[in-house]
Amino acid sequence: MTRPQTTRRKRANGVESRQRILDAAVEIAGERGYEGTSIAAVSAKCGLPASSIYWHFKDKDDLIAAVIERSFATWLAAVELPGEGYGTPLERTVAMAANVAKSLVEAPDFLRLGLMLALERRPAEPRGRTVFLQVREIAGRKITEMIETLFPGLDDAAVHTLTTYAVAGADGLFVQREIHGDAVDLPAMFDLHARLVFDAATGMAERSAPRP
Amino acid sequence: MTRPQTTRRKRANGVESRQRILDAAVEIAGERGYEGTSIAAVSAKCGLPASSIYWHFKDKDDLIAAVIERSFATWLAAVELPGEGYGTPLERTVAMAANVAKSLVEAPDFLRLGLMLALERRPAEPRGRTVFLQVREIAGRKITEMIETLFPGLDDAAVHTLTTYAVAGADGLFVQREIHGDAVDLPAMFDLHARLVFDAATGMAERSAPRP
Amino acid sequence: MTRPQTTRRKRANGVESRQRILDAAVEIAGERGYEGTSIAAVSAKCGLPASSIYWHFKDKDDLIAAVIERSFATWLAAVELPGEGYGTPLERTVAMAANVAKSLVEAPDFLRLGLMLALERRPAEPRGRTVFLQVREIAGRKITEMIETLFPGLDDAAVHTLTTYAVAGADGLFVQREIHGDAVDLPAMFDLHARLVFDAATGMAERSAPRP
Amino acid sequence: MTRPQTTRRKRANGVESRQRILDAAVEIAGERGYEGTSIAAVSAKCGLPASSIYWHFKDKDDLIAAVIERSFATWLAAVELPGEGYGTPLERTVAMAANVAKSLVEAPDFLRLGLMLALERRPAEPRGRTVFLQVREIAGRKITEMIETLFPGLDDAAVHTLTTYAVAGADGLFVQREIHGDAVDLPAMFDLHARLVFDAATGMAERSAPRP
DNA sequence: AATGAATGAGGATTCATTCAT
DNA sequence: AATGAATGAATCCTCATTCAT
Repeated sequence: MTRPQTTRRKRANGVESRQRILDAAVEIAGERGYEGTSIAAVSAKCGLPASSIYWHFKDKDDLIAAVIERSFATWLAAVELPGEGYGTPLERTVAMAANVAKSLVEAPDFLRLGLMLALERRPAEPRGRTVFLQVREIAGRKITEMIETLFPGLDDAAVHTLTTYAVAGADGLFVQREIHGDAVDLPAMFDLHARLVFDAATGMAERSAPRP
Repeated sequence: MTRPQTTRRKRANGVESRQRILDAAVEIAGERGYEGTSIAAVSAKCGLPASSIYWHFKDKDDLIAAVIERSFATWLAAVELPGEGYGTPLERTVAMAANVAKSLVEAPDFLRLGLMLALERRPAEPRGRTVFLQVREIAGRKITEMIETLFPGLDDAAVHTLTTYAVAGADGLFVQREIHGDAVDLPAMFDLHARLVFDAATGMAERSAPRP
Repeated sequence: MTRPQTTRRKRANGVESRQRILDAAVEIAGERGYEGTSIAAVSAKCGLPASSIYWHFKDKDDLIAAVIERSFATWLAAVELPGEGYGTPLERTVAMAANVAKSLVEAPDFLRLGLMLALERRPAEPRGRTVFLQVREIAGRKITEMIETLFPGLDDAAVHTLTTYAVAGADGLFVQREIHGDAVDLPAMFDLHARLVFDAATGMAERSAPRP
Repeated sequence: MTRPQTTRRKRANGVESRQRILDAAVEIAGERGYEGTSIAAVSAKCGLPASSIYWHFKDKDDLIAAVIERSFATWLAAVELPGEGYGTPLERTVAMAANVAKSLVEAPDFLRLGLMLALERRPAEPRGRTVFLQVREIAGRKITEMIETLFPGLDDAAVHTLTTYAVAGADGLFVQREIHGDAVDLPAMFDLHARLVFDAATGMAERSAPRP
């Protein structure tokens, strides 16, 4: 059972190195944001020299964008949208909120870094910001679809309002949790949020299509 | 024969210089966050040499903290809480939300910079972050008091939950507005938010002290 | 006779520092060209830290341009055009050539660096190159004027041809001297050059305005 | 049943790769000089990875030297010295100058890069510079021989002076052309140059061997 | 109250080169 | 014959800060 362990360490293995760099970068960027993330710090944390980082990523911008992409994928996996067809509308709404709450506790890097990037308003927008807004847009569309499925009677404006409010609540609760730590019971808060959005949707639906 | 014209231009006037520095600093820090704000950039924008900034502020940390303080004051003035005693509870809730929405559109720097600072997780926490969390705490207490006044029957946990949710909604809606610009009708969204919080409070109050 | 030698060294004196930097930069840039001139090398040679160089010059481009400007001034002083009104035309031509030859032996940095820059063809042309071509243009105009004064009968094309040839000879002889060192007797070669240009001019003048 | 189509593309063919590298390198080095030529840039332009360049050339120095050698060969082919035995001395002189002028317009890389290298004065002289000076020396000898053939009466000093002046004129006119582009009519200028050198030679010959 | 000049540490990025495959 | 990956030294330049005036 001889394994060709001749892989003398330190020589070649692009894929693994790329991961190591990204691992280090998520951690640092998730804590310090774009400007706070120095290539030297990433290099120190992942063990590869700074110049090696530039073999794998064109520049810092490219690295951060890759960080966003990968941490979004990680987060998406954590949300693991379950079978979408069972339960009452309220149950399904609440179940989804629970998933999101759990995913944000488990994989907060994506949203923390993303929000930091989103809040910046610098002339030369970092590509990471663009990427974040794009994937966020995708997530937003999912919510829109869900609302349209659960409340078919709603007009577009109402759907848009509810989507915006749903996302805003998630962002805001995440921020509260980041600030106050465990003092914020994220699952409970998301449960409340889900119910309020549900009530609001129900109310809007009734008003726009009143029963005879 | 007093010669007041000897005020040879540029000689003295600390107060004005301090303001000019802060003006420049709010703008830059509001766009780029803590790390993204360089003394050189502030110097370039306000016209005073970097060394002059250090005459007015101990260090960068001190400057950013001052920025937070002043932009908080600006924002507070924009909220201009009106007489608190009139109208129905719902009217008062909605009125307050309208005020906050307006203030966030008019003076967004405080919250934008503050949230950026709040999201960061760096070893040596900048004083600006502490200051932001403190003034935010004060604002949070105001909300707590308002809720307690309007819904005397609520227990502490419910009040805390509602406060958290109210603040989270404000933060989240602000973020949405920062991201999507005028596509987000902040006053309308805050109105919805106020009503939902109000409904939630009413519901909690009924449950904890049911009428016979 | 106490001198206020309190000038504790190392503290302030912009003008002198600027000169020291330029002194170092001429030397290095004159030897190694634009790319070969590293800020670190200039810093080492002049004793000031690299960051101080950036106090005096915006960037490397700016430094090299200043080097060209100053070394041109130095060279111009070395040419010390003498009273222009005496002697026969040939004597004046030859005297001028002697001056130029002497100046190029004494202050070769200007032309050496300048030619290196001039030969480069990079997309983003360094400002130093532009400056060199401008001052060179000025020098060229002087020669044109001199030719027009000495040979009033020549048409514009002839004057232009002669100017080009005169300058080309100077450049080429300088290059030969740079390559072969003292094996090239620059004054003698410039003397020959002057006579040949003079003969050429005379020939052209006769042809264009033949005596009956 | 030989399968020559197995030449699976990209496998083997050192000669072509070498040419591609040299093609890229001449272009870049001719534009930016020694220091300005980075292996990465050559790699990008020729499509081969940097490490492949090191398979064909020992190091950067070796590459640049090869560039000089090849571009000299190219230039030499462009000069295509014609049968040396016909015509009057002046005709032959003028014909040669015309050839050189044409070759410098068609293949300017050799001289442009060569002059850049020649002007540099760095401690560790690049091999490319040495190579350039050597091939230039050969070209110089050709001119010396030609002068000796056409003007057998001249002493060594005169021949040396004329050779130096002839080469200097060529260099200088080339530089003028590089700077001013098509505004310089290189063939015409070389024609003038040839005639002036010829006149000078004639004059020197008469003086050293006066007719009885 | 203000500022010109200086400075060391650190920023991102590119360099020429090597080596295992 | 070729190349993906790695690497340390060097690149230009900016940083926050200090200090004599």
